[in-house]
Amino acid sequence: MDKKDYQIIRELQKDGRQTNQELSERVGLSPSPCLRRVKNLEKAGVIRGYSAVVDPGECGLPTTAFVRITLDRHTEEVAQGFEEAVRGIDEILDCYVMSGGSDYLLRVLVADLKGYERFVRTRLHRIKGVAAIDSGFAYGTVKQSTVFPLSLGMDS
Amino acid sequence: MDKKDYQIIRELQKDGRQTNQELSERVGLSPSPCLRRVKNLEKAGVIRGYSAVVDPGECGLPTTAFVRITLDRHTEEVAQGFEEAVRGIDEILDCYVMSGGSDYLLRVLVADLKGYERFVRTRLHRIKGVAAIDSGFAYGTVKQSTVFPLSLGMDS
DNA sequence: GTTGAAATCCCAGGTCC
DNA sequence: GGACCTGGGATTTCAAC
Repeated sequence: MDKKDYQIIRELQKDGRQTNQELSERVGLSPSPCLRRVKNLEKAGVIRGYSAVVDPGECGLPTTAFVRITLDRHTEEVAQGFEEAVRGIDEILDCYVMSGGSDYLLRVLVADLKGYERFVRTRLHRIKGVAAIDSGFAYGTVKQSTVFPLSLGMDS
Repeated sequence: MDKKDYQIIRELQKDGRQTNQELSERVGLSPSPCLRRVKNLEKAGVIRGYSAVVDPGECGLPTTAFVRITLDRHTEEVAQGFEEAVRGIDEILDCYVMSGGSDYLLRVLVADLKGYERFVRTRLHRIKGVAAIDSGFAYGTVKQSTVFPLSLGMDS
């Protein structure tokens, strides 16, 4: 992982569909070694995949909810059951294990408040061990970046 | 935006680099109309772009912080200044306008707690109008999905 | 006007230097 | 890391419904 790798990552985060030729020019390599680096980054799991960046509102899902979850007991059994359930719920885009007050933070995408209510009733409340749910809604988005703050100043 | 469009979006969220040929087979179209639909979705802004999905930890940024921001005054001037500043700070990946207790929610990516402290000191505190900062740290990730919960059961 | 098909151009991926 | 080569996909054009 030297400076060139970070440059490649940055460029592919900005445009994951650019051709290897374009990419190689931008990072100052010839196509072959550039492609080799990309493949290595993919195999190493640094690049996990590629995805289309889609506007949720245009797809009928304009409402983002952030949900803080507290479990009633902190046993392995409860935690694993919760996490397994979370992975199976499509409305939950992200789930983080948090420090501090609550145990988990969920990012949930729904059509509207009614959809969120339905999500809570038919999904969250059916999970065993959920003690508290604290919801916050996003009215809008100021920024949504796919590019990491990688320090490109130094190499190695 | 019919059922086929949603299928295309779903497939391109799962793999944004698949060939138009693969995509057309998966959604049950021939390549030409499939490509036209993709281009239309791009022009309409439904598909905003394509990005590599990268593991933050592998890039030396294993720490995700969620920061709740409250502004001291709720004037247009303060809000616009804050939002403009946010857009220029690379460590802030996402910024949502929130309802309820706090005004904004930031998703911040840093190397460690020291990096976060530096971020707060040299970035957040230099923004005018920030009254309160409430930070929460993510220890780990249970789920991180790029696929929206699109209802593919109906068309139109 | 929208869909399927063919031809050309250009890129990806492998191999060797 | 760079250069060549080949198979395959993207893109444009054209025909058909």
